[in-house]
Amino acid sequence: MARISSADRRDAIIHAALSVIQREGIHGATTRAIVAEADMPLASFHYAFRSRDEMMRELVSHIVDDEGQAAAATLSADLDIRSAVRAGLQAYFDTLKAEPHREQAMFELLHYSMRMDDLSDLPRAQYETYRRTAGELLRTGAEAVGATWRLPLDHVARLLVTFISGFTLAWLADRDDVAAAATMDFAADSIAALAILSPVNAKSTAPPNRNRENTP
Amino acid sequence: MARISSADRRDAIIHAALSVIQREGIHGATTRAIVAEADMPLASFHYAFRSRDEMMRELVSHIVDDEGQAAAATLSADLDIRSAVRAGLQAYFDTLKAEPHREQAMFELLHYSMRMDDLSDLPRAQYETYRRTAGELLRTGAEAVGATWRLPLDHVARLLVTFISGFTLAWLADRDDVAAAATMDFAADSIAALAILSPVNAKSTAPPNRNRENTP
DNA sequence: GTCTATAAAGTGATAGAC
DNA sequence: GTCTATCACTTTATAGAC
Repeated sequence: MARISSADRRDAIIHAALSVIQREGIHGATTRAIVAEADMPLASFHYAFRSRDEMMRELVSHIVDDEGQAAAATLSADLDIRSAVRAGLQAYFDTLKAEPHREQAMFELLHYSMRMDDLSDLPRAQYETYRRTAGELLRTGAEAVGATWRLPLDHVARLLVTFISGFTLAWLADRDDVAAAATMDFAADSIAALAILSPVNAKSTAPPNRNRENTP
Repeated sequence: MARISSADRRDAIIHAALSVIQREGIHGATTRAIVAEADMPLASFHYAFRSRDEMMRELVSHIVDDEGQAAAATLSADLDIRSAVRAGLQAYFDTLKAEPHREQAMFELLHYSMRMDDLSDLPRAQYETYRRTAGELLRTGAEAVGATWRLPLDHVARLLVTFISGFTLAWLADRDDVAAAATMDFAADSIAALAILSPVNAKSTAPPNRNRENTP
C-alpha cells in the first residue's frame, strides 16, 4: 500500500480533490481543478495516478479508512445515558453546522461510488465504519454510567447512524436548526430507551426525557 | 407556466432525463444521452429548453411537485397505529427494493440542487413535500384508529421522514434487508409511542411491540 | 419548424522538450 | 523526473440547409 516516493504527492492530490469537492461539488472535481488546488502542473496528476478513476477510488478508500475522527467527541462520563447521547449528537451537529460542505461531499462521494462498478463495494464499508464508530461511542457511554443495551450493540449503532444520516440530510435541505434540535431530542430519547441500568448504579440515570413538548 | 405547443416535447425530454439519471446516474445525464433516450435529434433539446440547466431546474421542480404519489399507499384502517405505520414503511420499502435506482436518482438530484445557486431553494421545498405527504399519512392513520399525536403533526412527520431517509441511505449502501426490517420495527415503535388514544376506542390499539428482539 | 452539420469550450490523458 | 504543449474526444449550444 505504501508507494515508493511520490506517496506524498498522491496525498497532496487526494487532499486537494477533497477540498475541490467540498467547495464545488463532485461534478466540479476535474483533473484541472484538482491540480490547480494543489498548485501543480496538470501532468503531475497522471504521474501520480494512472487515471482519474484510480484517484477517486483511493480518495474514497482513504475516507472510509480514517472516517470517525470527528466522532471522537468526548462523552462526559458524569451524565446519564440520554444526556450523553444527546451531547454526542450535539457535538456532531456543531461540526456539521461549521462545515456543511464536508458532509455534502461525503454524500456526493457515497452516491458517486454507488454508481461506479469498481467502487460499489465501498459504500458498504463506509457504512460499516460509521456503525463501528457509533458503536464504540455507545459502548463507552453505556459503560460510563454502568448501563447495558437491550439490543446488540451493532443494532443500536445502526439506529443511531440512521438518525444521524436522516437529520443531516434534512438539515442540509432546510437548514432548520430548531427542527434539528427537536429531532436530536427525540433520537436521544429513543436510543436511551434501549439502555438497561445495571442495578449497581441505577441512581446515575435519569428517566427518559420523552415528550417534553406539548400539542398546541 | 403552460407552454404553447411544445409542452409535450418538454415533458418527453424531462421524462427521458429522469430515466437516464435513474439508469446511469446524474453524471451520465448529458444532452446527447437524454435525446437518445427520447429518440430525438440533438437540436430538439435546445428547441425545447434554453439550456441544460433550465431543463434540470424544470426536472427538479416537476419532481418536487408530484412527489408523494408513491406514498399513496393504503393504510389498512383496522390495524393499530403501530402496525399501520409499520405497514406504511414496508410498502415504501417494497417500492425501494423494486426500484432502488429511483431513490438513488432522487438523492443525486437533491445534492445536485444543493450545489446549484439557482436551484438551492428546491431541496427545502422537496423536503416540505415529503413532510406534508408523511403528515397526511399519519393524520389519516391516527384518525382511522381514533388516536391523536402527542406532538404537532408536522413534527411527527419530520421524524418519520428522518427515519425513512436514514434507512433508505443505509439500505442503498449495504442492501441488508434484515437490518432494514429491524430499523423499520424500531421506527414504527418509536413513532407509535407518540400517539395518544382517544378513550372512545382504546380497544383498537395494541401495546407497542418494542424490544421483541433479545440480546444474545 | 425540423434536423444535419459544425462551432466553441472543456475533458482526461500523453508526447516530447528540457 | 518535471512540465509545456498538444492530442483525441466529449460536452453544450447554434448556424444554416431543407
